[in-house]
Parts: sequence; C-alpha cells; structure tokens
Amino acid sequence: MKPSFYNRPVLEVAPELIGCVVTHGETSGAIVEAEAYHESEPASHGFIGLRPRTEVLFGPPGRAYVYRSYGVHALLNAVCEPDGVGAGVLIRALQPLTGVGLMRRRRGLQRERDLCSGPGKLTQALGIELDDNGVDLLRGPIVISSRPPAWRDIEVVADRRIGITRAVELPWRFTAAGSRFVSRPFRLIAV
DNA sequence: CATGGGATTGACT
DNA sequence: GTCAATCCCATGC
Repeated sequence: MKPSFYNRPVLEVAPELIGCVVTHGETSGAIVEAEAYHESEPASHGFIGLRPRTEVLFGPPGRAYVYRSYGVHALLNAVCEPDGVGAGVLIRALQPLTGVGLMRRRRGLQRERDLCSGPGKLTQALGIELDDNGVDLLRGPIVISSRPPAWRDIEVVADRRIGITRAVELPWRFTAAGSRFVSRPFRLIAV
C-alpha cells in the first residue's frame, strides 16, 4: 500500500480496503468488512474534536488508531485523510489466511468463521493490543497490503453501520459480497 | 474528583 | 431475545 492511499476521502478508501490483507506477526487475514468514520458526523470519535483519545485519529494518514471498546476489546482503524482531519476506517472482519492455528489458540475457538468475524474478535486473533495505537501501517508491526490477485475484482456492497446510536442512516459499512466471514449479514444497497 | 457512556462479545433464557 | 463484564476518557462540579 502506498502512503498516498490513505491520504484521500475516507469514503473512497473504505471500499478499496475490502480484499486487502492485514498482517501482524505470523497471522494475517483479508478484510471482508469495514466501516468509514469522519469527524463531520456524530458517530465518529473525531466528532468531539482533537483530544488525547483522538490524537492519532487526527494525525497523519496510514497509521493505526486502536482504542478500547466497552472496557474489553481493542478495535483497529486505519487513519485516513490529511494530517489534522479526524477520519478513519474501522476494520470489522477478516477472512483468516495465515497463522490460523495461532488464531484458534488466542481465541479459544475452532470454527474458522468465528475467529475474525467481528472488530474485537480479529484484534484478539491477530494479537493486536492498545499499545499498537499509532503504529505505521506501511512499516509495521501491523501492515495492510494490497489485494491478492484472487481478490482483485471482488464485488463490494454497502450497508448501514453497526453498533452505533447516531448517524445510523449513513450507508458507510462495506463488505465483500457473499462472504461468510462478516460479523453480520448484509442487506445490499450499492457497490 | 465523580459520573456516565460506549464503533462488543459471549453466556445464558 | 437479554445482559454483564470492564476501562478509558470526556465532562461537569
């Protein structure tokens, strides 16, 4: 992935991230579900403005914004748009590719479909923690790379975002059409 | 300093 | 379907 990839409107980046591969150590998976968030809408953490918590989200594009959700889970975002703009893509589900045995051990589960089918599940499976907040997604230790050949021409569909209470009507959730590795089924709105 | 609210998950009815 | 776990941090006094 080139640095300029993330320095664009988050609504352009999010659907293009579907099919790209997230790697951390020996574990990796293809992104099958992601959501866009932008400071201009109230569901985004950036909506409150620049705070200690949102410092990375407002920083330069191409970094990982990792935060604790419900006091329990670490959630992974890819920071987008120019330095100073609070925007990012929440990675919500992966199709496991490598290190599946390690994922099973970390998750304490066997079914491949249950390993990364949710934003808190995939960070646990890949061993991503809160102190990964701010790491460079081009240099690592968390890396996002372009679509493998088999994923080059996949169909991407849009739907409403999940688990939020504000701006629920925006169709800013993107999934790989027909994937069985998403966190929840989709309804089909656009491409 | 006290309070309240989550971009969730898994266990249980 | 319901519900608790658990912790950062924003907000308000």
